[in-house]
Amino acid sequence: MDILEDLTPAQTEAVTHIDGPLLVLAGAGSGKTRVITRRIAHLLSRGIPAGQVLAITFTNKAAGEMRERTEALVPDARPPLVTTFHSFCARMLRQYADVLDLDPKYTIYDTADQKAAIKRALGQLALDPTHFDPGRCAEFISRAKNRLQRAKHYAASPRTDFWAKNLARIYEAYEAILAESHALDFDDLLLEVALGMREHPEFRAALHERFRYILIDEYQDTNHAQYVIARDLAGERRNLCATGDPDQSIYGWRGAQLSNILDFEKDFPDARVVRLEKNYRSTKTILAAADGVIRHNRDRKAKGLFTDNPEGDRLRVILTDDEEAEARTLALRIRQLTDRGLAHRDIAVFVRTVAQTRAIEDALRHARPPIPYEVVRGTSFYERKEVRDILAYLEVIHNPHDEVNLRRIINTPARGIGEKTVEALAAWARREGVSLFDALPHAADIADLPTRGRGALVAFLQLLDHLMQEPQDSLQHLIDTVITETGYADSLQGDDAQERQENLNELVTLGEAFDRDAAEHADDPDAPRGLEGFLQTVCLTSDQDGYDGALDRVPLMTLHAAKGLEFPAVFIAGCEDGLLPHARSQESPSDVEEERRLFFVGMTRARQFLTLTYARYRRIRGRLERHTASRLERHTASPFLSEIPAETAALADERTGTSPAPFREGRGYTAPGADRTIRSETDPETGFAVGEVVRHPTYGLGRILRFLTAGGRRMVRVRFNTVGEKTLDPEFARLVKVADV
DNA sequence: GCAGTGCTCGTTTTT
DNA sequence: CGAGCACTGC
Repeated sequence: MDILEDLTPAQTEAVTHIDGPLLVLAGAGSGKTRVITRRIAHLLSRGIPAGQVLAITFTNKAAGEMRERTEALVPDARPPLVTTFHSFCARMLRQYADVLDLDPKYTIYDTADQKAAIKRALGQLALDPTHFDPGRCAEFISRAKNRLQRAKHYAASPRTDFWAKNLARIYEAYEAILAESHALDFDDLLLEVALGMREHPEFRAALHERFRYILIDEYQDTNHAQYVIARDLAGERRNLCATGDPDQSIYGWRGAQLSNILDFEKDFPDARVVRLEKNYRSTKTILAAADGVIRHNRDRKAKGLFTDNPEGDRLRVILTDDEEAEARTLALRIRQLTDRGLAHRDIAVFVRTVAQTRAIEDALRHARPPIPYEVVRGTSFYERKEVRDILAYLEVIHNPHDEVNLRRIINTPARGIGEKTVEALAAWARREGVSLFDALPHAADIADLPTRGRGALVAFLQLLDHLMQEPQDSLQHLIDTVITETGYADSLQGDDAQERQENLNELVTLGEAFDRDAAEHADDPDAPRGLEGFLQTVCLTSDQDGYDGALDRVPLMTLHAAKGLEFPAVFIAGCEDGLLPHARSQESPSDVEEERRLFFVGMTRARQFLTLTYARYRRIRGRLERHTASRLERHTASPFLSEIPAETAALADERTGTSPAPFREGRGYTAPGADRTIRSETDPETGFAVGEVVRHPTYGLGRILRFLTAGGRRMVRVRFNTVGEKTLDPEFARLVKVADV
């Protein structure tokens, strides 16, 4: 097939661009993936060796899809490397481990491992984990790593407040644990590549030699580390093609920097910029409604989205009494659509928070006949305890220095090695300067070890030795052996034993599939294989096969999970103030803008039908609450609803069957261009205002959330960067206002 | 060392 | 309201 067939002039321009920086601003539904895959095909057709092309995406799913589509376009050519940022880095770190002074057998720590390591760091520093929430510490460390600040680095810059100082210590202790464990966390994968390129010219040169054409998808969601990698990988050749849409940046809370895409032209002044503004997905009405909303954002690049698609129906905006009524309405409306011939898989329901799914699930189940549905991205398979336990064994077999996983399995299943025993062993290991694993053979020599524990340790070591002798070429065999020989299978009991056993069987099946895959790609040196390949694949996969629409069920998912998908009919539930935008985002205008983008992403997933629902009352934390912002007494609607152009939507009050009062124009949360603090009335008793930044001598910086009166005293609720929320009496707590930072 | 029972805490989560 | 987790008693 001709690579340039059926392309618009803009698409052709992007596809045929070869050398130099290129920015593709691709509006929702504008055929972005098509452009990227065609461009790769075009590069190859121009004689550029596939090995010189590197395409980076954010999810495995996107990478897989892109790989497939590319291969279909150029069936004979060797496919280029199409992968995620993290997989790419993990691979480079292994391949160039010697240059970078890393153990190529390093273990990748995910967020749960990270938390465990931080808990241990806190223990070593004798800091109270209730005071220093491990999750929050992890967030901080992650932020620092995204900024490419190593622990030393971070500790070196002067810190004034108590929390920042301690965080620096925690970060250092955490890093030490990772180093001893020969482990890298997700952020390290990026940081080590980014800094490795700076610190090791040899590494940089090797990468430049290898990768000469770089494509980065979803560029609006890159964080600083990823930005540096992209930029430095392109190097002096500057063959960097970034694609993305600033209006779909929804991961700012995870460190993504919208500025990376907005400033691309500053970084590369000679960049070619191509705008894909023709939408192939939605009706004119849906597009107009979505555009009406997103144009209220200030931090963006204006776009002129258009479509040749038909006008289509107006959006339906439905007000119900409470979340149960809302859910019943959803069920009813879904049924109406299926009666009109739509398949269940064609109809999606989006929510802002996972907690919202419960009521909806109930209603779909209780509909007569029930409506088949599927919650996309429920608890991931890999987060199940039993699965993690077995994987921990595999990690230790692969890298016995890995202390977090070793501690996880040392007494799982229970074999009489309690905390006392482990701590005595760890203390000895520390004194001798060896790893916990290397201390195991000395169990017999350690005096202060409980006698009972001593024998158990010897047996445990024998077990590990035995497992390490097992052949590692068949994962099916290895996983199966671990499950049985450790006694794990036998230890399962209770009402969930069967379910757990099934999950373990599933894990064996996964191993089998992996073996098959490896055999199929036996001739590809880059294909993952063996225990190492398996572990890496598993670590960097959260929900590989998450949602593929294979089953005819209504997908139910968060707005975040909806990105990149499209459906003939879309419902967005819970369009209420406080939920969308979420209450927690309402302190800062830029967070509200991100919420608006989230809403925009949801709206633009719809091809033909878009329905938005909201409720007067909603059970929140078990309490029935009315979502009222005092400024909007008339109803609880999301301010974003009032941004939808009136002519594109039909409003209905489900209870009365009448149309509720139309949303007042201009009463949204942020008027176009407005950059004001929301709800900034000063509290007369305390002199503080919601949203103000304050400093506390112990807790550091925080933001005023609200005021309350307790025990006759006027208190302030403050959210601190480090410790989370606290209620304080400003009379006693020495809170100082600081300039907004 | 382990199983039960209170207690807390509750946005989103590509890797 | 309900999940997850720390703490307590056996």
